[in-house]
This record gives sequence, structure tokens and C-alpha cells, in this order.
Amino acid sequence: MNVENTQVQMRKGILEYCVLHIISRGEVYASDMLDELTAAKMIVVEGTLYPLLTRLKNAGLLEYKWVESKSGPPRKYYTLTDKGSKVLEKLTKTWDELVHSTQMITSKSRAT
Amino acid sequence: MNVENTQVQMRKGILEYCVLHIISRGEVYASDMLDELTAAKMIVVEGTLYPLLTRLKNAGLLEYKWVESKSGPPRKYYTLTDKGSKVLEKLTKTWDELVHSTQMITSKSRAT
DNA sequence: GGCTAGTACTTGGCCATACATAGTACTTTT
DNA sequence: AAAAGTACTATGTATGGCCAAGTACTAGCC
Repeated sequence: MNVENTQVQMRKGILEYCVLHIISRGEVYASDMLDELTAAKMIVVEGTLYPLLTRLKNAGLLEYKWVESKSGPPRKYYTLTDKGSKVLEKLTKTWDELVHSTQMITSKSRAT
Repeated sequence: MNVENTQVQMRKGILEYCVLHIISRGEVYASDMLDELTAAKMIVVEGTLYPLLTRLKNAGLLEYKWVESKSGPPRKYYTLTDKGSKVLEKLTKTWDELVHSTQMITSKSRAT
């Protein structure tokens, strides 16, 4: 057990929420998302993002279409399904509650 | 894959942070922590909390002493070690950054 | 003394996700 | 045709939260 590992654990689940949110704003493909996640300092690597997208797609939250690219192989552009939108709503609520709960606990100061 | 599961995943790591914070405020035993976590709507069950405490203790972040109880078996009262305090500081930073990163992403609205 | 109920803590197994790493497929450049 | 770059796929590992069953101690009761 070390700090780095806990930091990894903290990201679990939250990444899924962020990815759904990014896709909800319009069609994107994986590298776009990686750029945005990296810009927000939400460190993610390919090996994490691609399997996540596949999981979300298999769960019926996403769909994609192939789009030809001018510089390389075709890309999968993702969009949210209705089901995906509903899940995103629930996750937003869950995340807000989690932040709130954590704040309730960590804002208390030492008893004297 | 379902929403409940993601909600469980979101708690990963965060729970550790909350537990360290609670202990940092003074000696407590497991049931006290369960009460506070439940009050903050951070749902936790025994089977999660006890193993977590054991992990943290084995990692040298916590220590405990047995204290006799008037109504049942003796209790383990936990306190933070120096190492535990340092880890708590790092996790506080990590958590704040994570909240900030998530906010950066989820506060963006749909592109038009 | 033996029995039940309640409290506190322990243990083993299951599952899902983040990550590392290696690999496939397509396009462009030289 | 070979090399380089981009996009996506596949496999295996580690970890933490949870469930469920179990152990151990105390108190109250007959």
C-alpha cells in the first residue's frame, strides 16, 4: 500500500463519469478525450481509456461511427445513447453526493 | 455494468481518505467511524471498514490500543502515526486536485 | 452453571476497474 | 517496398469494496 496506489484507486469510477460527460458534449474520438483529460490533469493512458470505451459501448451507453481520417486510420466517433444520458444523470448525482459527504467529514476539525 | 457498480467504484480510495481524516481528529474505534460515515451518507459496511483498518495498520499509518468496554468485548482505539499524518496530507492534496479536475471537465457545457 | 442476545472484530472469496505491455491494421512518407 | 505515425485491440496483473460466515468477549436470564 502506498500513496500512488490510493491515487489510482481514487480515480476509479470517476473516470467513467468524466468520459461520459465529455461525450455528452458532442462527437469525439479517443485521442480528443485523452487530450482533454490530460489538460484537466486527470491522468489517463490509452490502455485505460480504450477498454473503458468498449465497456461503455457494450453496456449500451455509447455508440460510435467510423469516420475516415486524413492522416491515418479511420476513427471511432462516439455519441451518447439515451441510456447513456440517463446513466450520466445518475452519476452526476452520485458524484455530487460523494463530494458533499467527503466535505462533511473532512471539514470537521480536531476535537479538543 | 450498472450504475450501482460505478457508485461502488467511485468510493474506492476516497473511503481511505475519510477514515484517515476521522482518526486524525482523535481516538476512535470502528463503530464510531461507522456512525460518522453513515451520518455523512458515505455508506460503508463492516466488511469494508475492518479490512481497511487492518490494511492501514499494516502499512504503518495507524496504531491502536485495546480498551475495555462496559458493554461487550474490548475495542480497538485507533490513532494516526507520523507516517499516517503525512499520507493524509498527500491524500488531501490528491483529493482536492481530483475534485478540481473533475470540475474542469464537467463544468463545460455542450459545444454548439 | 448453562443459555441466549448483543457487540466487536476477523476471514475467505468474488468482482470490477486502472494499468502495463504487446500487438494489429491502416495511411502516409521516403 | 520499407519505415514511421496514428488508431484501436487484447491479455494479464493488482487492488479495493463487498458479501457472508465465523470467532470472541460480555451481560442478563433461568
